Amino acid sequence: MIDLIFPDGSKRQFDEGATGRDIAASISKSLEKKAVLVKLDGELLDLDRPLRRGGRFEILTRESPEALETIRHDVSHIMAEAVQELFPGTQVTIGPAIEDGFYYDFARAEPFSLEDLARIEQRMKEIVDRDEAIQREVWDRDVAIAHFESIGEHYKAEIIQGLPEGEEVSVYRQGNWKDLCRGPHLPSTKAAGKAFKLTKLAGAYWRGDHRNPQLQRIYGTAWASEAELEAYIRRIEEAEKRDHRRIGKAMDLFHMQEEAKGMIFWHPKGWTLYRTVEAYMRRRLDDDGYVEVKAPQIMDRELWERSGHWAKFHQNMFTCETEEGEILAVKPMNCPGHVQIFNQGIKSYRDLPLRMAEFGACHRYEPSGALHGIFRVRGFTQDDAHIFCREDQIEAESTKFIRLLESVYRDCGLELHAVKLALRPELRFGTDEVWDVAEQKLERAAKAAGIAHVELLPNEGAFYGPKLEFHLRDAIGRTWQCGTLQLDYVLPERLDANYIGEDGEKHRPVMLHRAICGSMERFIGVMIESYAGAFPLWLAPTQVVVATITSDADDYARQVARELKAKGLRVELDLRNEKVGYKVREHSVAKVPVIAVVGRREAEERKVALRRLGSDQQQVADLGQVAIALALEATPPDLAPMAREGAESRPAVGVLEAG
RNA sequence: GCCGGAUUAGCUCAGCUGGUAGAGCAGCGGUUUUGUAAACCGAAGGUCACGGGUUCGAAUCCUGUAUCCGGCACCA
Repeated sequence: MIDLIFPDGSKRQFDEGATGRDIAASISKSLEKKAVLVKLDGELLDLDRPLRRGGRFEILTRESPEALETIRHDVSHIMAEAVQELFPGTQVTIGPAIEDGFYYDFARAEPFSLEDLARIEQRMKEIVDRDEAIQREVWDRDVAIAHFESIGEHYKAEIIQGLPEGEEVSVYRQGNWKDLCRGPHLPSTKAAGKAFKLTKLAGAYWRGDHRNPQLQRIYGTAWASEAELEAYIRRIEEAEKRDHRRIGKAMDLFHMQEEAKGMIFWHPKGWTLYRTVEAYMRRRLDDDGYVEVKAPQIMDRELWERSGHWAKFHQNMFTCETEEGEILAVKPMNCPGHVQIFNQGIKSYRDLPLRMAEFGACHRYEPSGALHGIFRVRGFTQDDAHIFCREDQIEAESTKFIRLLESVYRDCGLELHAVKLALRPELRFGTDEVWDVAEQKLERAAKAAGIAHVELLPNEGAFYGPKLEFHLRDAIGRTWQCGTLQLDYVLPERLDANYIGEDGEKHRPVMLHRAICGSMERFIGVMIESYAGAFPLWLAPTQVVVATITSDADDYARQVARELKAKGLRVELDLRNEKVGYKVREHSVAKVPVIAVVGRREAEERKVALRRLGSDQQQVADLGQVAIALALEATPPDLAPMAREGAESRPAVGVLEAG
């Protein structure tokens, strides 16, 4: 007998080997009908899987959130069945559920076309209608390998060979089709439903390794209901409108062109945004005890050989050669330059921690396929800094940095999506003992700073040390590493950095490489998508447009603009001979946060009619008050508390509410 | 770099199976002085990404290249 504890706390006994279906049936007929999966001690199992042990037990229906991942996994199998029916000779490999959907990788000489996707989708719906029972079987490993080899499924055979000894080889059968799979699955293809859609066709390397053959990956999305599928499609369509490339063009922020692939031409408005963010970052660094430097853009190859970057990255570096035959490299990163500055003169332990920052313009010859809008470019600027410190200062510095990073993201309206710890790669400098310590220290620092979850990424660290990665998301949910904190014992050694300790002896400092934005370009791109171009006042390239109704108000409008500019606001004047409705529309489309409309009435009363982006209300107020209130509102968040204190000493001004 | 797709006016996009390119918006010239998300009229605007080929004839078919987009790989 086994003891099952139900969600309501009740406990019942069943025969060992009873299935979820049996148990559901013992409760009610309707539950038996609706049940599709069970959960035992947190593990999802097939409805018809005989239970061998007791525990916390739950019967799941199709509608329960936990079933969704299984629905997606089922749909990926249904797709594989459809593909093999339609395209005999295609080999299956793996097909997991992923966020919002699933994919399956196929090996087939002929490429699939977009037209094929429609046919596959059609066939999938037929398979759902066939209501094929999905049944789990456990096979002998050698029999399974021989079987899959015999039917030409070499990838599957390879997967089974790679399964750990002692792991059951389970094969799921649906109709005449079967696939090696760990499961679980719903009881039949009908249970998967038809709320799915094939979305993308892509190449993907077998086992994620570019030295392996490339497979064809078909992506799809799947949901529990048509309504959810529709909602998802609409959500993606809306999200695509926030794409920074689209907004960048529409708002005239920047452009890119063939003659400078992967590099950005910042237009006046985009550059204003850039400078606003840079100025903010500079103040934050200054407040946090950093000093700012500027190192050369181009340095001798020899320096990069010493640092170790040449050996690993020279193919990704831009180089140039002088008449005399020197080979120079355009800097792909800032650390060697900073170590040169550190090495000038003699440093004392009293100088540490030394936090050396640079808005460092870097160039990397990134693979063509890696380029992506302004997120991944070949010319970019890091908000880089290197903290030279003693070993016992690492944790405090790390925690301090993480706090700063979180505060910056908060000010910029961004949500930190994930923190990952990239561990030692295969090709690396430094001993295992040093790596053990470094990895532990970073993980502890993240914990100490209150990061609840740190995802471990084996093999993904830098060659000189492990790194904490701080990821943000773009409009459609892709994640991008922005912040980073890297602990480095190696470069100080290779570039011979040292300081004089309390004992009068030379010591090696430790280096923390760190960035908050990562690349200013990427960070600004993420901000564009996060705000969909509708920036808060402090960030908006144009903060206020003063628009006239008739030319009678031109003089007064100029005066309004002058007065707002005098308060430090970025103001544009629109005196065109157009209807005010036209002007309002145009500036609204351009995402200008505040439109100050002036007509004859306002001119006579020395007032302005403010209209906020996204609101159809107007607010008429005295020019003087408006100027003070808008200036206060436009104060960057790091200066806002000071600005507010300053304002309190002035005559009270009504805070203007955002519409 | 690899796999797939796209590339037509400044922008967003039509252009069926080959017959010689079209709209809206923007811009330009006029008219209009206007009260909160598009006033009206007019003229103009194109080596259909670039190169080669098939054809009497190519935006359309084939082929090469470039860039971009979606993935994969890469990311100091």
